[in-house]
Amino acid sequence: MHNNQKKIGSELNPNVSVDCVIFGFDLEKLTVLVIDRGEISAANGPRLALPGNLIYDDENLDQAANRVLEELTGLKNIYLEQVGAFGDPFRIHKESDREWLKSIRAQPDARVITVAYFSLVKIEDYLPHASSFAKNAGWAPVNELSELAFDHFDILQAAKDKLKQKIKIQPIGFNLLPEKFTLSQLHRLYESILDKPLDKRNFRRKIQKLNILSNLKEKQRGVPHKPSSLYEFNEEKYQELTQKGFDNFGF
Amino acid sequence: MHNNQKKIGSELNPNVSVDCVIFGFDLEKLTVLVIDRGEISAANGPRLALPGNLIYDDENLDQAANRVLEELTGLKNIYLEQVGAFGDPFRIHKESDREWLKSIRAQPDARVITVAYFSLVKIEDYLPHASSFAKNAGWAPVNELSELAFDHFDILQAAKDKLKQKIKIQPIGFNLLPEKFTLSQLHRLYESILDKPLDKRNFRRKIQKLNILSNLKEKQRGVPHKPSSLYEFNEEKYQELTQKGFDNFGF
DNA sequence: AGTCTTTGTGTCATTTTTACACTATCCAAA
DNA sequence: TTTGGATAGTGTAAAAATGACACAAAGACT
Repeated sequence: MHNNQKKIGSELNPNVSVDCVIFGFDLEKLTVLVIDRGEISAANGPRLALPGNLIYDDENLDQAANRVLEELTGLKNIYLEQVGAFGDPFRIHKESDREWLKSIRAQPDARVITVAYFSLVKIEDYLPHASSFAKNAGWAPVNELSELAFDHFDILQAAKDKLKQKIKIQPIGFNLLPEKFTLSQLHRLYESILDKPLDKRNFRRKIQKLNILSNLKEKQRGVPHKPSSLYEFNEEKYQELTQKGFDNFGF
Repeated sequence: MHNNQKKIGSELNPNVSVDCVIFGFDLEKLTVLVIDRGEISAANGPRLALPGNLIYDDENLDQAANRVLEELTGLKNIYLEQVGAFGDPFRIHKESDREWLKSIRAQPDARVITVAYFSLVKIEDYLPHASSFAKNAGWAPVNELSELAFDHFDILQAAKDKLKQKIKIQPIGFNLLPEKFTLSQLHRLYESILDKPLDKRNFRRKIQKLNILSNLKEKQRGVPHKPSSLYEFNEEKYQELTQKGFDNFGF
């Protein structure tokens, strides 16, 4: 599953990196996968950073982002979208960053442009403590982060904005939920991403009217309250909808 | 006005360029500023390309985009927004591109990442034939272009999409119009960008209800039909509106 | 049996959207 | 000076979407 092969014949480009904002949803709130850089630069900068790496000269940007994502999580074929390019000259020249930079094989004096991506992961598919990858990576609630290394906090903010905007237009939220989910979970997901409360009844009405969910003949089990029915996202129905020119969820 | 100084002590970064999609509006349709690369690669690739250049190591991406825009048009303080980063490995390795690449000082074998921007220019502010800059640049109707050099057609498409999306959220269209404009001109502008017809009466009602236009006590002169009244965009009123949480024009 | 927790549902008032056609005003040409 | 051509400017009615709001039902647990 995890590809650790060295790339024979290809070289790292010292000037271009990709950083990934990997979102998850723990059924309560939005989370993001961050890496603990350890004590190396604890004195001068935040320990937590977004996963990222330089790109190889023989891969395109999307490939590089997928590679970074796979190297960290072992996951392939994940929803991934570009946020944009970031980079001030000399932004990484601080002495305290040198060790960290070496660890990702960057040249401390090089000027680096970062292309940021965000991706949406079913949190159940990547449980860091149960994984062999990156022992120093973990899910952090998006709203509890107040700083990140380098310009990663700006990148996180941009990724949140892009996600917020995108979910008003395309039903990408399902990538954050289990295959089978309840309307309440979907409701909480939208509230988390849009960062505002949504009326329960109005939300359910709006979603159901779109007719892009399959109501499974199946209910939650073992919950200490009335069990909810489970739904699945129906790609075919959504395709029908878009072919009618639909491009706005009205949130 | 035009800054032709060489940048002393700074160097071009051979791996990162910016390309600008400079939109204009001729009161009929959306246009874009393209450069004719001449006969150099006429046999193998389209002559027309977007303006762009490599970045210097001591400027950030936004600065580079502003520089490219100013070098071409002489204009400063123009609306400018990043579209995203583009770049496949070896995308520019075709033999036929070498001369052109030399002319923008790129190394033909280098792998180049391009960061694309779009900007909105009042067409009256840049009339190529009346300008001392770039004799080989000119406005082309966006919908009449069917190909561009390199991956510039993809970039143009992405820029159009971004503009379309953005104008649904922010009143940036005014950057394409003269200070004083008519509602019909604004109407045609929105139709051009959204690429669909909008009912005249409904459009006018919607715009007027927003209350972000000042109705000047002034009318068109010399037109061979009933003269229209002129309007101005009112930044203060728009600020009030946004502070009420407004973030959607409903197109 | 009773308590706790979350699910699931309907209505009404208001606002927004859509579709649609005719008169007014100016210029120019006869 | 009359006429024709062109665009500006305006209202209404039906349909759809939105927003606000409260209580009974189902299961787990004690």
